[in-house]
Amino acid sequence: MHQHEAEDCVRLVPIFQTLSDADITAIARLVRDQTLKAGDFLFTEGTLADRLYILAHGQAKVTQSTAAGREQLLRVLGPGDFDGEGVLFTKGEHTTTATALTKLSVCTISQHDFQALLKNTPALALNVLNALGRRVVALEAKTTAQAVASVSERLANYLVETAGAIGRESFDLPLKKKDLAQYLGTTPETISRKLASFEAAGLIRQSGRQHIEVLDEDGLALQD
Amino acid sequence: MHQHEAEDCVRLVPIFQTLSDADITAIARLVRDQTLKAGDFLFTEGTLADRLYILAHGQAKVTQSTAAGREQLLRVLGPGDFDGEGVLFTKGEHTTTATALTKLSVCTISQHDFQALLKNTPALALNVLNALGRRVVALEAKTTAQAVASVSERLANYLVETAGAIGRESFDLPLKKKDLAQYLGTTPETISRKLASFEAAGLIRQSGRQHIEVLDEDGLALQD
DNA sequence: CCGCCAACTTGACGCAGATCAAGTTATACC
DNA sequence: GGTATAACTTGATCTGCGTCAAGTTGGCGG
Repeated sequence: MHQHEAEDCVRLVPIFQTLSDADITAIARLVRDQTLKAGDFLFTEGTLADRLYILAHGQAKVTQSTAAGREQLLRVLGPGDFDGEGVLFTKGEHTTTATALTKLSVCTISQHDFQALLKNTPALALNVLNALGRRVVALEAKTTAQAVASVSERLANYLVETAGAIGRESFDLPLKKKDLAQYLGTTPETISRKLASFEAAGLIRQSGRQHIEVLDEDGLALQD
Repeated sequence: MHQHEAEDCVRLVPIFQTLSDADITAIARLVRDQTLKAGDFLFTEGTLADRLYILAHGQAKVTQSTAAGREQLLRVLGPGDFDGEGVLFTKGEHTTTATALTKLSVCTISQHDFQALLKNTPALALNVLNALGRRVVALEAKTTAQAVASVSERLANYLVETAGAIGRESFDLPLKKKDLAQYLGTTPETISRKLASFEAAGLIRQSGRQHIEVLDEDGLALQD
């Protein structure tokens, strides 16, 4: 059972996907897996980063906070996503905190084992390089958007992207408004107001707590 | 001469530094180098990313702009820094623009050659992984600061960090105020005002166009 | 060493969005 | 299925900082 979980984990993750069955089985043996409930921490800022975390099922958020105590949500992890690149440097601390948003299962590999894997499996190193490259590009885009776009723009853009990612114009927000606010670098109050004004403008329809229907994608795209 | 430039380049760069002399000489042969003057572009957003850029001498800025035309300065490249990770993915476009801030020399390697190098030199892949990991951590911090800290905080923090990096409390800003404003996600006017108020508060002293002396690092650290 | 011009400074003003406060749901749990 | 409570909404107010405009200054090219 545990072994199954571990293999699931390994097969699920893009960075391992192109590897041979033999490799995958070998990796699965190095993997430790655990289950967490919503609100639990996968890891916290300032603690020793000595394992790589791979999400098998569920969702988690990765946040960072300033001295002042305010928090920024950097990204949301879904099945197959991984984090903990502190592991790639020789010894370091987590600079972020990861919190379970739902009941979830994660697989972890120790720094030592992962480094050995990288050395012995050149294809894996290339896959990780790719994944990190994408992370850099995504983060650069996020930084730029944060700095130069208004909240309306960021929110509208988020809705369009999310609809696109899910593949339907009618969907449930994957995040509570409080988390969404942290993600977009604003407050829940402002999110509420902006969504209300989008609805008033006929761009979207809201129902229930989390349900959104995008009515006019083009209109959203040109929100100031 | 050119060969010398190329070897300089290769030896200068952290990602190549742990490699053998034989490797370095081999790599130097794959490298093309060129000289640019201030204001020239190394590469621009939207063009095909098919080379890796390594800065040998001088400085360059990496920026990204939105549809609205506003620009964000993401980072400043110094000697030994590299960019162009689009190269790591199979074919893609630059998502950023790099502009020379001074007269500078860069070395470049083609995507094809670099991918081959990565495959044949496992140690290199690990070095690149390390460098990218650091980039991710730095970007995450920048994103958080941008979203959560006031301009005063960001500017004060920048001054302290810069003084630290240079190793003296009295130094020249490495950036024009306009560029600094783009880097910190604000405007030159606001920079001017904040610096004036820091000076009035006895935290710093300004002289000439670019010269700053940090008088009270602790005071700066607790700017709201 | 002088004068020109980009880089910067200073002022006045407006507004997006944060904050504080007081309701109003929805949903999860008994 | 009712009810407790966290999640959200709506309103009123305040403020940091962007914008536009009009000087001022430093430093470099001649």
